[in-house]
Amino acid sequence: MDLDDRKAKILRAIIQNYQETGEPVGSRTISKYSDLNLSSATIRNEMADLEEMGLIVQPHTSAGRIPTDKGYRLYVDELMEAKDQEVTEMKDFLIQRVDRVELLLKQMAKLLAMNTNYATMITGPSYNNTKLKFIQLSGMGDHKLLAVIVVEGNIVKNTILDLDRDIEPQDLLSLNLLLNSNLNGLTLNEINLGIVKDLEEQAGEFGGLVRKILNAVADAIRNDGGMQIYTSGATNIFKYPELSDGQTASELIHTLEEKDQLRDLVKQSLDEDGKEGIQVYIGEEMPVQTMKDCSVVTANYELGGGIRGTIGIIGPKRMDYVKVMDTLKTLMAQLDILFRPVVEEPEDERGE
Amino acid sequence: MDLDDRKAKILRAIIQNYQETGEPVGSRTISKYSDLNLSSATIRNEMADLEEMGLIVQPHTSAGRIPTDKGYRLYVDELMEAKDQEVTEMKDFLIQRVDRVELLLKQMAKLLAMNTNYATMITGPSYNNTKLKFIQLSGMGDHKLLAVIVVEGNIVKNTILDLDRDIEPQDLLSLNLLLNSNLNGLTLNEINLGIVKDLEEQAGEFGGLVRKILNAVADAIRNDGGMQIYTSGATNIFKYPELSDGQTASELIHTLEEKDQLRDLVKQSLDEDGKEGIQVYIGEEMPVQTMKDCSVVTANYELGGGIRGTIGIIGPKRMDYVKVMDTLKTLMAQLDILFRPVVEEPEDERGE
DNA sequence: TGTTAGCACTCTACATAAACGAGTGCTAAC
DNA sequence: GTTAGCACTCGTTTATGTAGAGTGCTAACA
Repeated sequence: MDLDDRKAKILRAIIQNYQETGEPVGSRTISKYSDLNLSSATIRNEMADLEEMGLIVQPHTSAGRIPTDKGYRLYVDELMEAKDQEVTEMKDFLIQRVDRVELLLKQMAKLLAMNTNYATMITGPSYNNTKLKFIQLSGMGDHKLLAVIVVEGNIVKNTILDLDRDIEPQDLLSLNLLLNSNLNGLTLNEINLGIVKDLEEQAGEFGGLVRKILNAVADAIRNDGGMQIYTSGATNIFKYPELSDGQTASELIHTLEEKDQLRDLVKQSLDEDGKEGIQVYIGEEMPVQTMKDCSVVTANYELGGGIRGTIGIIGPKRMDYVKVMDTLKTLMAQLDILFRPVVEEPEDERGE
Repeated sequence: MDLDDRKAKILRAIIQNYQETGEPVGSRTISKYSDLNLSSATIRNEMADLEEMGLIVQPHTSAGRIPTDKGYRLYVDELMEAKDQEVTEMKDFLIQRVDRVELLLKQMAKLLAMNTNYATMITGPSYNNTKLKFIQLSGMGDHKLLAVIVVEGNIVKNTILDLDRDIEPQDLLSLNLLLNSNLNGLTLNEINLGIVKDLEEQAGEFGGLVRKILNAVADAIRNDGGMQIYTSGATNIFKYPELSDGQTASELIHTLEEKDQLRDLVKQSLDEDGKEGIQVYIGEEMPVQTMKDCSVVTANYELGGGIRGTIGIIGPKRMDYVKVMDTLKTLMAQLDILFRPVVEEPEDERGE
């Protein structure tokens, strides 16, 4: 059996209605509120077909129908139609260029959560493709060495190394010179084994130290070894009864709080990269078990200068995919406009 | 009517029993499980008195009694008895001295949440009383200046300043020297107007710049102007039915997520400073409306070198105050041991 | 005078049953 | 192919009854 135009319309009507009410939708409702001008009986026949095709189900015999994961999938892939809507003005927020990437991200997450009424997450940027601007080593006494690393976009990171002994100021000076003249302008990815080895040799007696420093630098830039994730609007899930019962809500919020599993999700999303950079996971498609009653829409953002990350919106399976995807697209576009003509003056971040 | 010994024992029994079960406790229960050897009828008479005194209430006519806020207050202030208990071993966690304060704090919050089964919060430290170790200025080109600030305890902060023009390397060098020779060893609080003015004069043509730098430094150290708060274990509240219904849970988690109101709470807690540095807020005593079904126990921690903050445990009003307060005390003591013998450079070694 | 046994009473929680209604599938007629 | 009609299903609501926990009060007891 194939999905003719009428069936598609009915499926779309069911999904949209269910989106608004959260209640199973019956044949009479569709008959009355759609522009198909068909009696409920006809709708019923079609619905039986749709059910046979696995696109909708009845929660129980005498109830209306709700979409299945497969139904949502079809809708997202082929049936969605852009509906006019007030493009939410985030510009005001973003325009006041926050000077810290971290803060900007948190604000974006919060803003999106308020705008959409869903939960949101956003990863801290990865700097793997960002160019090194300079490294500055300073002795701290006490056998400790402070390394401050500045990358493109004026992001500042720092790390402290424990050494066997203190280093003489003039040695420090030449080390600084050595590192900067060799690494300046390279991205983290480009600092490979070959270069490290090369530097080690040039450094002579400080070879081991150079290696140690570079490792620490790599660690620091890789954002403390683990991907940072910020979440916001977790409590929005209480707006959707199907997610509000103790068990589900607790698990869900725990997942959002712990963030470990979100990390897996983000990794997968980075691998797949859907159309227009937007990715949709529906229910059981989700790699995260505790979120199988949810859908997640993810997008990859770019702040210019190789600073990239992922942003995600988490809601019930009946989330308003059109609105969410539009909002994300708008946001991405605005980020692009704001950060594309990088006049080399944007964010800085202070390490801790 | 006054609270004689027997009434006190009964009240204590009621509170402890309610703590464990979460159910209103009846006269028969007390009669059987307490060491008073009284019949339920006698207990009933006493309970009627306790109710008249406003220490306990019946949720409804044919139910047992539960403590009121006033009852809890009396218990916390006078009736609590230390019960032997496994002092939870956090040492293992803490011993692996994380070198980033932020991470340490997050870990502590998480650990406490796991140990107590309540939600926790912890403020980032304030560095107002921490001594400056050194400041390092570096030109970044493009009219930008990077200031890296290191304070006692090897906390590193940094900030970027926008200037009218770039500064010559030798000027930078003398500025660095000027700042460090004058500010080294001072706390943020000690860097007052007088010193700033003094430095400004010494700096000659760079006077304005010095002022700008010092302001930025102060901002950076003050932790971005706002108190950082980390929370953990928010989902623990679902373990307590009285907090688990949609409305309450949602509000509570929202409060924990947003943190604004927690900030007020912390401020108040810093002002009051209860006995042994521990503060207890019960129900309606709470300055935060959304937490009026909860109790919060706060303590002020110190990591040595003037690094201070507040830690708090949020649970139902029937929380195990004894355990919570013990745990906090233990933690504080362990922090003390771990951070007290901070071996500073000799010159800094004047006890505070 | 303090304690206790006994009892009537209250109120919640739970179970059962009946009534309701939304929605269906099927059939027959258009 | 569409639709009206109808019997049927099943969850939701409402009413009713019952069991049990716990109380307050009274009267008897030590």
